[in-house]
Amino acid sequence: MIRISKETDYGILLLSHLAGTSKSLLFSARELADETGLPLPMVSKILKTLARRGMLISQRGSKGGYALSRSASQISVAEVIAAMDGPFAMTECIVHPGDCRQEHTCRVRHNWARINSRVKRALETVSIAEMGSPRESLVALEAGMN
Amino acid sequence: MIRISKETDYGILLLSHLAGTSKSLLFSARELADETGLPLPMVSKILKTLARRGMLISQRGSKGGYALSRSASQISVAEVIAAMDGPFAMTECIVHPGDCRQEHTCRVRHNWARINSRVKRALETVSIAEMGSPRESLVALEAGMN
DNA sequence: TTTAAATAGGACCGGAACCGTACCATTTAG
DNA sequence: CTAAATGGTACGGTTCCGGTCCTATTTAAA
Repeated sequence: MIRISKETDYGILLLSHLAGTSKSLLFSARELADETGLPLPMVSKILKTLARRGMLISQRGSKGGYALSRSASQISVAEVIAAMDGPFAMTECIVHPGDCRQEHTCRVRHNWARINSRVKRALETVSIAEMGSPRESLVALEAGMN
Repeated sequence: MIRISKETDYGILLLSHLAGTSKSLLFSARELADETGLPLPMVSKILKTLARRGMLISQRGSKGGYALSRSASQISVAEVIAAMDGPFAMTECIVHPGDCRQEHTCRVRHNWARINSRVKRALETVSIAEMGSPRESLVALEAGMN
């Protein structure tokens, strides 16, 4: 059904939570799990991934935790999706060219590529900061696609 | 990775093929399988679904087959996705409100709904006719999102 | 120096979804 | 009557996904 995975969904939620609170810079996985209501092991797993991909910086040891590596307004939804789910692609042939035997005779491939880049571009205009704010958000997206 | 299912992918390909050829109105599943290189049982299954959903009209019996129920320019990619994969939704909470316990405190839900409707709208502007034509296509999409 | 609290990195597993096939019933032209 | 086609559905295999757990490493503080 053209879903993003739950991990990605949770990831965006967690980053938005980090962006939304004016609390201390560092959040532990436990804190975030408590505040969002998501299961701790899952939260932990996701934060590790996001840290490895450079969305978060991490501090190990006691009193450690995670913080946004950049300003929330500079992290796009598209970036987070790519970090969690791999390259953004609606069809197989975008990610793995050559796998499909119909590829050279396929008449829809180019158009899929175009749709794909358009959708991707739309998601690039939405920042984590905007995702967390209840209204007056998604200005760029609204403006761009009307 | 935000993929559409292979069935949906094939479905769009098959409809585009129907749109592209100026041949007879009626195509049998076997013909379409041969011409696209897709396995016959799969093609058959997809065509049945598309017929049930009203994208195709079918003629049973000998000399039977399938034909587009409308002009290819009036069938959108979004419609086909909906016919094959169910309602277009990037997150679970769009399709099944109430399933997520975080729903009432979730701060990103509304923004997901907006993104969702934007992407959906983009796919509504692309017709099957456009998907099949190699260039000068996707005019609406290009114009709308620049 | 010891201890507790954190992250880092995997391994693991049960279940669900997906891809593809096959079977049988029904329809229809010749 | 027969052959060719769709209609509907059931079934198996395989992969992917959501979720948990375990161990190693790091670090602040007692």
